[in-house]
Amino acid sequence: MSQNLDQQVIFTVTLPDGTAKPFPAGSTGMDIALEIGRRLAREAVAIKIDGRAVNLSAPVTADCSIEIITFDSPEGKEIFWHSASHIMAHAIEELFPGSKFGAGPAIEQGFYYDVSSEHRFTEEDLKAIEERMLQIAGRDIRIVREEMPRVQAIEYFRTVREDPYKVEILTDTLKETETVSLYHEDGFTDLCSGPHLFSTAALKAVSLFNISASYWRGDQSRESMQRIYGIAFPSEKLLKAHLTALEEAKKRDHRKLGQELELFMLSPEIGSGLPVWLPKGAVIRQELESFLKEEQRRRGYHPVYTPHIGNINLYKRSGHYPYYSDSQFPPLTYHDEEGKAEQYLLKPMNCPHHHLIYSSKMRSYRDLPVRLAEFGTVYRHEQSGELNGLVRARGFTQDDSHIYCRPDQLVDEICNAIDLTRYVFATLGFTEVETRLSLHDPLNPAKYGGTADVWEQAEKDVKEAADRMKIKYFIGIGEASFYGPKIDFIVRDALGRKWQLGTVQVDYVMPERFDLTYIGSDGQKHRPIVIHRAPFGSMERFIGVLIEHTAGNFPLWLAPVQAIILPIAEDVHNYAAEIRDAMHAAGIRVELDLRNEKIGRKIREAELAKIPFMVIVGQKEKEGGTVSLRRHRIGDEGAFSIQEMTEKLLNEIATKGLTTKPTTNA
RNA sequence: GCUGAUGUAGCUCAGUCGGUAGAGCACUUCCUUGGUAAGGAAGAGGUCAUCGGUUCAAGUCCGAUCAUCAGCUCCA
Repeated sequence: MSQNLDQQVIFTVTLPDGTAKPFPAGSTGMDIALEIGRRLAREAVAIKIDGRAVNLSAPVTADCSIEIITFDSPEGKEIFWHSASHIMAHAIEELFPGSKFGAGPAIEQGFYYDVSSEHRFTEEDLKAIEERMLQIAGRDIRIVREEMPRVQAIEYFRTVREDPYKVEILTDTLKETETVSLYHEDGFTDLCSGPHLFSTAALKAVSLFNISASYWRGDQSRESMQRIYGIAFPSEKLLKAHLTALEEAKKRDHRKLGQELELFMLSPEIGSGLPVWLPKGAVIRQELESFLKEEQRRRGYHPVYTPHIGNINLYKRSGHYPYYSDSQFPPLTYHDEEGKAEQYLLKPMNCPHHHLIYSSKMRSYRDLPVRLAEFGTVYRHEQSGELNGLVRARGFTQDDSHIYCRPDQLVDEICNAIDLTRYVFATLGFTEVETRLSLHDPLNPAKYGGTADVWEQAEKDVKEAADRMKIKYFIGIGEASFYGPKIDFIVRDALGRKWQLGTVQVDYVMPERFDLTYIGSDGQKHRPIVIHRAPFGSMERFIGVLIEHTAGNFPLWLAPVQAIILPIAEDVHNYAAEIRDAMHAAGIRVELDLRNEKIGRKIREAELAKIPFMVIVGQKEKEGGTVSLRRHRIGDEGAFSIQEMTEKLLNEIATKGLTTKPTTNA
């Protein structure tokens, strides 16, 4: 314990459980952790003093409440991984002298560091870097914080470290900061606000798993750097667990399951990013569409259909054209006999078509809201590197709707759209949905249409609706659409990557551009407001994420094959066919396995195909007029009469497997 | 689009130093008629992504193109 014999000032340190302990002035986080327990000191990553995370080497300077941060907490992981990124840079510098370092933060699953080097890093290099990192950890180097005036730090990085990137950060990003902090670990020093680990020794296991390109400061016009990704743990065991979890996640990948379960396919002969639905996948999509169509009918939507192409002028009028020009398929140009050219665009969005439907006739204030809905297929030429199975495609179908309403109806209508979206998510079992309030970026006005007033109003409306619906949201600046703010519903895939699914958007801009009107009670023309909304977002992406969410074990109502009849031997084939006919007649998607195989094999294959119910019949069942029912992943459920079994399945289909109906305001 | 990796039978993958193509599963036929996660045998199946180059000789080496994967940038 650090002591100052001259003046034994004692501070009271309060622990998270409420106990207060005296510590002499100058005691560090490490001293306190050691006092509480050896094990805690060993696992400690940093210390929180009065809510602020600092280094374990920081001394206590007043009465305070503290909390020891360990790797178990999200904060602890962040600090741990951030330190690991420094150790990686340290290792790279030792192995590849002359490397310069850009940014090296902790991320959700590990860390990365952007490195500029003459050397092209390979996977073999990663192994060498991993080894060197563990070696540096073995050296048990104290990680020391040093504060210095910014000007001095600039000089330091210019002359001692010769790192232009850190100099740029210091002269640019940190120009308002007077004093900055440096972290030293032996020969290596980085500019960093910290906090960091007490010593490199805490790092016990590391895995570097990826190298990719990134631009310095994410700016395509700046130099390209090599970004090295890794993850590190305070024990080998934790790393193993992490790698196992990754393996498991890969098994859920919708592209893998989509192929194994014959749901969809992609073919270069059709075109990249253009998924094709196979019969089994089409069943899922159709069931979901029916489900939403039914719900929309109940909520006063009107279905419409619009063509897959439209005159280019339509999109110029809507204002979509310039904003989407990067991601459009080139226009189709048609020359008539006089050589006059007309240009058509593959529909990149449905909105303009719906707006024309709205304005096809006079609308009274009494008619509003008008809700036009369509499963509209759109085409966007996304960058090749962006394509990803069903979740990022070039042709996809939005469950689109445009709601035209009066200002006094707007917030109610947003709420209704939110409610529908939530209902859809709850029914499909998505409980962990993040909601983002996507607002415009005032610093980048070129990205948006409409006036400042209109944006202020629209963002106020969206917030009001979100608050009224008691949504827990986070704010995404710059995430708005060009025509308005939106509420986005985001779900993660098996690998933890985020995908935006449902969306509700407010739009004051399109009504102006399309001169949309309704006649108010005063007999005058008024401007309606448009809500764009899509609960699924796109059928492709939604089903892609659903495949990963369920690992291909779809609820009965969505299962492409709901039951398979497995006769034990040929003498019951007729009986099995009778059951198949009865189930067919009841509307159950059933198959019959008449192959000359043993029952064990038939069951195995049905299990692998993730078919929810196996209906097993042999002599015993034929005599009793029963079936033996086996449930996927669960096992034998016993004997049922044919009627009982059919009703059991029909009931589960009707309730969508939910014991309680999701709540809704509608 | 950028950086890197990958592309061999329907699927999953071997293929050494450059010497002319291999397994398992699936498929077809035959045997087997069985009780809750793989019965047996035989057969068929390939322009080694495509195009070009080096070489006596290319699945293997080189280049380009296409596609896929990871990440970056961008979006439902």
